[in-house]
Amino acid sequence: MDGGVRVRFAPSPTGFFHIGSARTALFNWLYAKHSGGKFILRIEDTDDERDRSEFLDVLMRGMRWLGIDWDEGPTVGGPCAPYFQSQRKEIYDERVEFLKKIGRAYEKDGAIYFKVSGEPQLIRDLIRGDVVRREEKDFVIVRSNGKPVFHLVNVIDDMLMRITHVIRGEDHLSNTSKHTELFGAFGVKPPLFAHIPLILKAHGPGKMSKRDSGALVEDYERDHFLPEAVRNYLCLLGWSPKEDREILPIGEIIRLFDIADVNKNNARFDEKKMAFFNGEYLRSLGADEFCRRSVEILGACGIDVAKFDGAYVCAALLLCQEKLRSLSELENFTEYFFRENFSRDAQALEKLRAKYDIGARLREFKVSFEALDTVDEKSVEEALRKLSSANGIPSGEYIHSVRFALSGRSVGPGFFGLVSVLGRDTVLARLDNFIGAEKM
RNA sequence: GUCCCGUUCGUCUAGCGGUUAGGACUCAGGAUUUUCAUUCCUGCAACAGGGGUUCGAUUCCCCUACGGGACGCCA
Repeated sequence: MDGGVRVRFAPSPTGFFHIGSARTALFNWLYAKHSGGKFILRIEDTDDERDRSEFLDVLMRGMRWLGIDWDEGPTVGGPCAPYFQSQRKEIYDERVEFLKKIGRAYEKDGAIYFKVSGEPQLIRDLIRGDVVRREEKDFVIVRSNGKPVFHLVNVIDDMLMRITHVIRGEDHLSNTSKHTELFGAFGVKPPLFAHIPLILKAHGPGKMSKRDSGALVEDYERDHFLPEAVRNYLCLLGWSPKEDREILPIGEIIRLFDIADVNKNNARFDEKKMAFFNGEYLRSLGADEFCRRSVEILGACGIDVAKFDGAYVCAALLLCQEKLRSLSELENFTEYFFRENFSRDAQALEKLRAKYDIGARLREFKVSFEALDTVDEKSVEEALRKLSSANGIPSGEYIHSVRFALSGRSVGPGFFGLVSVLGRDTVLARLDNFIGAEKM
């Protein structure tokens, strides 16, 4: 605690990691990184009706997935431990006693109330400017069951953890006058505030809720989004690097980010643009990195690529990289490289049959393919072009017919690459297989 | 109802008194391609309304409308 910037993300573990919370965490993290300060994770588990320990895992997993690490908090500790409010009861009790002693707290109906000063509160907000609000009613700080309330613990912890900037959702702006009252009663200057705009649902009224599609961080992980892409998109909801830039590495974002530049108005979440970002990141992934992530995902789909030659696996995957819009398509896009009983698109086959004599094209292709010494991309293409002009049949007719026999699909990676990666034996076997089945 | 915050293409945004109001996503058309995807062109599309201030307002002020949020012994 050296006088530098100290920010915190203080979620209540609910079992979901909402995309809006993630962005709040992200903005705090960015600001800490930008200013060389500390980012603290504090768990506000004061509501025991809702809080469960396993819910914490969802939260921490989501944060780690997005690459948002914390300097102090659960699992890493820190000078202000404990970082769970459920473990700080003595601290709160002591402060409540203090408030009672100075005449700012009193009991009523078994609960403890804070006595407001009634003076207008000045909220210094880096995003909204100065906001003035007045609290008129005393409010509960300790419930009749002895549990402290959010407003109280929030302020005490921010004070004790020497938080310099409170960056949180705008839904808290109206509460902030309660908090400044409390800071005042403790004789402490409130931190600077920064109330960031809310994320509204894509369609219809109100803010995004956990039931809206695309609202949960864990859904993106499940659907194999690239976390860098999600993070980059989130940065742009309420903030802009300007100069018409959108996709930029996190280091650059950290350098450019400043909390005072955050927009005032709410943003609507756009899944289409999110998907676009994901595609951009996917295509720009280096070969090694792309293969590494792909192998992992395929493994989860029950495709163990370890039994194949490493070069083959990589070649097959890379063939598909430029075609993928999302890694969630990976299994369907690549399975025929790794499974003999790959699925076949019956509808696509019907369409091809209606246009082409598939059997004849396959037999003709097979003859010329068998005559090939090598099956690299170039020689396959040459052979096919020759075949096409010799028989006066468009090359597409061969390509589409053979593609289906080899992959069970009408779309996929470049045809010549596909043939050369699968290799002579597999190509021949699948051609025979298909021709045989057609005869029956 | 009371209080607080906001308002540039459908969406995310740039703009901070004088601009043909820029970019991105989406959508539409075209080029390339064996398919799909990519890539590349082109196009559609915005300053909520009304008053001020000013030589001049998208930019500053006020009002209205609309949107959002808060008004719990939830956080």
